[in-house]
Formats: sequence, structure tokens, C-alpha cells
Amino acid sequence: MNSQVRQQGGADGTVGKALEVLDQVADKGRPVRFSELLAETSHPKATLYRLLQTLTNQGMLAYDEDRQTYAPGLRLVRLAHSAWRQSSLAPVARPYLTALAQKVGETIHLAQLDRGQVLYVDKMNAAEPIEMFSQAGKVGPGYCTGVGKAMMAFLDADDRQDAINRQAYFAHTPNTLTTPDALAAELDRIKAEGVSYDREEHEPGIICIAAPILSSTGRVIGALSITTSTSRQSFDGLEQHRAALLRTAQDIAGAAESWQFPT
Amino acid sequence: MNSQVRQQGGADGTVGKALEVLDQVADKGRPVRFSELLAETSHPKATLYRLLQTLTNQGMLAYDEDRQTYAPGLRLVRLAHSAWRQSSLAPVARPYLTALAQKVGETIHLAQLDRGQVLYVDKMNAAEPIEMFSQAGKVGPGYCTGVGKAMMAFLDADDRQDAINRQAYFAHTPNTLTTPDALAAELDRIKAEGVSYDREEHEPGIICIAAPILSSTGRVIGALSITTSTSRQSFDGLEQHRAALLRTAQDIAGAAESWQFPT
DNA sequence: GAAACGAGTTTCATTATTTGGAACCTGTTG
DNA sequence: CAACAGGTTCCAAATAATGAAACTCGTTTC
Repeated sequence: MNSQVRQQGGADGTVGKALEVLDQVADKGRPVRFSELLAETSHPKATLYRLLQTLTNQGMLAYDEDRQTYAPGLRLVRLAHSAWRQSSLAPVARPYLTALAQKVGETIHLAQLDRGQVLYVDKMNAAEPIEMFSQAGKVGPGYCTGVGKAMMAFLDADDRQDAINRQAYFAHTPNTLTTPDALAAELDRIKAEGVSYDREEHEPGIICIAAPILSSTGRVIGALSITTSTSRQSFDGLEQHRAALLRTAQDIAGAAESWQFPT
Repeated sequence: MNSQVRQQGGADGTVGKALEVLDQVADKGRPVRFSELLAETSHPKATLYRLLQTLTNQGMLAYDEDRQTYAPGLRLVRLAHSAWRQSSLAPVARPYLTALAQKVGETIHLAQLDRGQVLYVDKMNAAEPIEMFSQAGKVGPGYCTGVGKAMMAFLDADDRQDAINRQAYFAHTPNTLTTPDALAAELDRIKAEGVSYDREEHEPGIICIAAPILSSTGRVIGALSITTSTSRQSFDGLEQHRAALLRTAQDIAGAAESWQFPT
């Protein structure tokens, strides 16, 4: 039913269940009725009811009395504000992204890895002005995006295997890698080469070149990509930007390193 | 110690406690150590430890092994993406804000009420490009901001009283209203007049004019403000924008009304 | 207009989870 | 090397979550 990756393995207690419900509501992308959630969940009526009550009570969900629907609550927006500022690369990387976007004239994505999935934390659309949350916070698959593969390639063995296992391997296009083995092989190539490509593996006509952002100790902290469409640019065109991309990735890594919070 | 408003009255069960801890970490605004949290909380060591474990496990917190610190996790960013799109006025209001910002050439804020506090969901800075989460998600006090007072003024009796009770009444400036009675009186005036003002009540030199955004049934769904500084504009200058402000508020209300999700 | 229905809410004895004091690690400091 | 501080784990007692069933209340059906 859901071609996305499963995320929370084991439920840790009540909190885990509550957050699972929260995700369920959020994933819907629109206000949901109690019964709709009930149909999808394994929890009995009363349990689901109380979980929703608690979450609503806490402002994590908003309940529309008129329509009898639940939607993600504003408290999340408040919390995310902190999360974005602290745990994401975005604030630090902003200036570098801007510079790169202007230089290459293509769309730049900044992403981080969240449980095997790609979480876009910033986007720069050379031409148009920035779109807020409409882009930051979006998630995408790890196995068929440039940034996803770039980050996975540089994980250590355990985490890498874990990430490989979490993928959904849905064939979005004829070029999509659809087996763990194929992905693993591609990751090896990427690690050797230093950059990854999306060869229309996610959406037809969309290609990109991506590079990981690595800390001085070699840990993956994010990735950066230059995206374009086959109608605008050839693959060779992207290749031209390789140096600038790698340079920017390094710059961001450096900035992130030095800008650790004052303790 | 904390001059802000208390938010979650009673703890609902384990989930409530976990979210309380989450807030605590988020409010710090920087990575925190276990012991630092322990010192502030009433929970015993073991309990706090397990709550943090659970939250980290779930991706609501991120744990930095090297530094042994906790920070809000990326899962929040993902969730907030949904929340912002669904529960906030921002996506609908965007075009109207842009138009208004260009017309008046001042900073525009769009806010909603979250438990007596003002939550800014969008901002338009006529001149500069938009800053992402750095503005959206920010919270402010209700009793001494234009948008806060505008929203409170149009709540129904119960909610209004509740909101009045939740305020901290800290005297940020000599003009700040510091008693529930003074605030109530001001709210009456605002309700009669239709717009509210911030007369340097929050920050010296900063003034604004704000209007509520009301649904067709009269429910408060948000507020809108035009902000400037005394050095740039007089009070009368702001007054000039009253009509445009009210007009925009109405337009947004209309747009929000018709753009309810397809059920 | 009564009866059946569907969606949501509450009850209560049972069961499973959370609790927290204290003991236990483990790397640091005097 | 002993004392220590910041973390982590144990386990019996206390508490909170569970879920089948009963109950509202507003609709639809006969």
C-alpha cells in the first residue's frame, strides 16, 4: 500500500505509539477523520482515541471540531524552528548555497539523511525566490536520488547496510536501481569517485550531480546537489560543475565544523 | 527563572512527559547535556534518561556522541513540513503577503495563536529575500505584540480569558501592558476598532499595526501586521496602511475559507 | 415515528509499562 | 590510586495503558 520505507522499527512504549500516530496523520497530507485512521491502524478504537486525545491536548495535533478532523498541530512548527536551526546544516550552509546557485544557474538542494531517507533541509532555485517549508522538510527516497546515494556511500559499514535495508526499491523509472546489490555496487563506485549522479533514476528527465558533505573525521553530515533537466542540460554540462560542487561541499563542511555552538 | 508563559498544564501520561522534555531541549536553543536537563527537571535521573533515549530513538532528538549532547531532531523538520502546509495559513496567504509587502514597503508578519502565544508562520521583508525557518516557527508574547492583541481581542469569552491568564506580563518597555485588566481593556478597544497597535510595547522603537483574520463564522484564524520602526515612520504613517491591511486580512480569510482540503 | 445504524466517547477490571532509589560502570581529576 | 562526576542499568512497587463492551447522540432506513 505504501511504497515508502518503514521507519520506526520497534515501538518504544507509549511514546513510540503516539509518534507513530502522529506520523500517520502527517503523512496523509490532509486533515483526517478518526475512522480513517482507525481503519489503518492496528490499535483498538479506544487506544487510538486516547492517543489522539493526548496528542491534540499537547498541541501536536490540531482538531477541527466542525469537520471532525485531525491535522498536524502548530506546536510542531515551533519545535521545528529549533530543530532546523540547531540540527540542520541549512543555517550554516545558506551563504554557500546562494553563491553556488548564482554561479551555476541551476537548482541546488541541501539534504541530510534521516533513517535511510533523504530529508531536504534547504533549496535554492537560482531564478525564483525561495519557497519556505514547501521545500525544506520534504523527504525523498535514498536509493534513487543523487544526494541519497552520495550520503549512503560514505556511511560506515553498519550504517550503510542499515540504510540499504531500509530502501523501498520501487522502480520509479527504467533507470532506477531496484536491488540492494545493485545499490551497493553503485555506492562503491560513488565512494571511489567522490560524487554521485542521478541518471533519471527518480523522475524521467531529471538529472543531477551530488556530493557528500563530510566532517573532518569523515562522518557524513549531509549532501549537496545540482539538479537540472535533460531538456536544459546534457550530462556533460553537469560534469562541468563538478569542481564547484566539491568545493562548496568542502566549504560547508569547514563552516559546520567551526560553527559548533558555544558550550 | 523563565519569564515565558507556562504551556502544558497537566501532564497527560508518558507522552506528555516526553513532549515536555522535548520542549525543554528545544527551548534551550543549543545542544544540551544530560546533566543540564537533569538539573532543571523534576524527573529522577533514570526516568529522564529513558525519556531521552526514547525520543532519540524516534528521531525527535538527535544525540551527538562526541559531545554528549542532545538537540532537536530532524524528524521534527519532516513533521513540521506537514504541519506548516496543513495547519498554517501561510501557504494560502503567501501571495497576499507578497502583494501587501510590495505595496507598503514594510515588513509583514503573519501569525497564529498557539496557547496564548503568538506563533509567526510567515514573514515578508519587503526589501530582502525571505529567511526560512529563521522566522517561521518563532514564538512571541501575546500581550505585547500587535498580532497577539489582535487575535486575543476577537476570541470568544472563554478562550479570551484563558489567553489573558496565560500571559507573562513582563514589562519589556515602559509602554508594555502589565496587568490582565489593562490588557482586557485594550482588547475591548481593539475589538471595537478592528485593528490593534503595538506602541513600542515589546521593543523600544518598534511599532506596528495589526489586524485579525477572521473566518466567516467569526472565529479567529490568524493575524497580520505591518511593522516598522519609529526612526523610519511615524505612527500616522502606519495609519495610512490601515485600509490595505484590513483588505488583505479579508482576502486571506476568503482564500482560507474556500481552500479547505478536498475531503 | 420507531428501529437500526454509524461514528465517536466512556467505563472498568486486567495487564503491561513506567517508575525511581540504589547499585554499577567508566573515564577524569586531585 | 582513590575519589568523583556524568552516565547507564536493575528490579520490585506503583502507575498508566489496554481493549472489549456498553453507551451516546445524531442520521438514515423501514
